[in-house]
Amino acid sequence: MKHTQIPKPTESELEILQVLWDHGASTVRFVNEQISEKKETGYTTTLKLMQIMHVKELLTRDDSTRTHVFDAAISEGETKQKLLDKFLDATFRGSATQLVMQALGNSKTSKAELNQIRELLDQLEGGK
Amino acid sequence: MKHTQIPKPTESELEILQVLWDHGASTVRFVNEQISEKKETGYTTTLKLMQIMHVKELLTRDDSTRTHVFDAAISEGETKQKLLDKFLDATFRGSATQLVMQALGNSKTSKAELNQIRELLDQLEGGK
DNA sequence: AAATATATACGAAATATTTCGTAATAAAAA
DNA sequence: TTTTTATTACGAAATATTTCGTATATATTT
Repeated sequence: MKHTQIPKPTESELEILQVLWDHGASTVRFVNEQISEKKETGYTTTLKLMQIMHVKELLTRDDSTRTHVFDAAISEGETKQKLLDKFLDATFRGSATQLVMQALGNSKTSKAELNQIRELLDQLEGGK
Repeated sequence: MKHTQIPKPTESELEILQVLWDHGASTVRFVNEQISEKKETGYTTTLKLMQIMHVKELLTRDDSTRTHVFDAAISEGETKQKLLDKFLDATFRGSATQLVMQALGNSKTSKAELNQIRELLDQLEGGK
C-alpha cells in the first residue's frame, strides 16, 4: 500500500499531466503546443508550471541536455482515482451509483460502451 | 434549452448549496452549523460566502426579517450535471465510460446498487 | 565572429478563493 | 433603560493559482 502524500494536481497541472500521459516524456515546447491547441497559452506560462510541478515532484526532469525533458512522476490511474474520489465526495456525497447514473443518463454513450460497462457489472457481481 | 450562463460554484460554494438542497431555505447560522460538523468554520466566513453567492445569483435571499433566509437559486440536477461534464472533460477527456468503469471498479458498490445501474443500462439500450 | 533564435531561471503581477476582524444595527434579556 | 446577544455589512488579509515579463545562457545561423 503506497501512501505518497496527496499530489493533488490543479486544473492546469492536470492538463499538462494529460499530455505527458498521452505522449510520454516531452519538452516544454511540445507540451505548450498541445495545450495551446485548446487554449492559447504563453510558453513561459507552461514552463513555469512545469518547473513548479517538478519541485512538487509531480514531474521528473531530465536536464542532461539543454532542452529539458519532463515526464509524469505520478501514475495516471492512481491520480484519476484520487481526483474521482474527491469529486465524488464533494458533488455526490460519495455515492458512486448516483454519479454513474447521472453520467450515463445524460451522455450519448454508444451501445458498445454500454456493453463494456455491463461486462464490468457481471464481473463485479461475480465477486460478491 | 436554457442557457443561464455558467454558475460554476466553487468548492466552498458547493458545500453551501448541498446544505440548502438537502434542507431547503436556511439561515446563515444553520448552514454554518451543518458545514462546521465536517470542518470547523467561522460564522462570518459562511456569511460572507453566502453574501457573495447572493450577488452572483447562486442564492436567493429573503431579507424581510432581520435574520435573512437564503435558498439555492440553481437546481441540484443541472448544477451537478454541469460539474460532472466539466470534471469528465478535464479528467477523462469526456469519456463517460472510462469514468464509470473507474468509479465502479474501485468502489464497494452494493449488489442492489449494481442492479440499479443494470436496469438503467437496459433502459438506455432499449432506446438505441 | 556577430546576429539571431531558443531555452531556462526567477520574480512578481494578476486572479481567484477563502477566511476573518471590526463596526454598525437590531433584538432580546436583565 | 441598560446590558447583553445575535445579525448583517464591509473591508481586507491570507492563500492558492495562473500568467507573463525580463534577464541570462546556450545553441544556431549568417
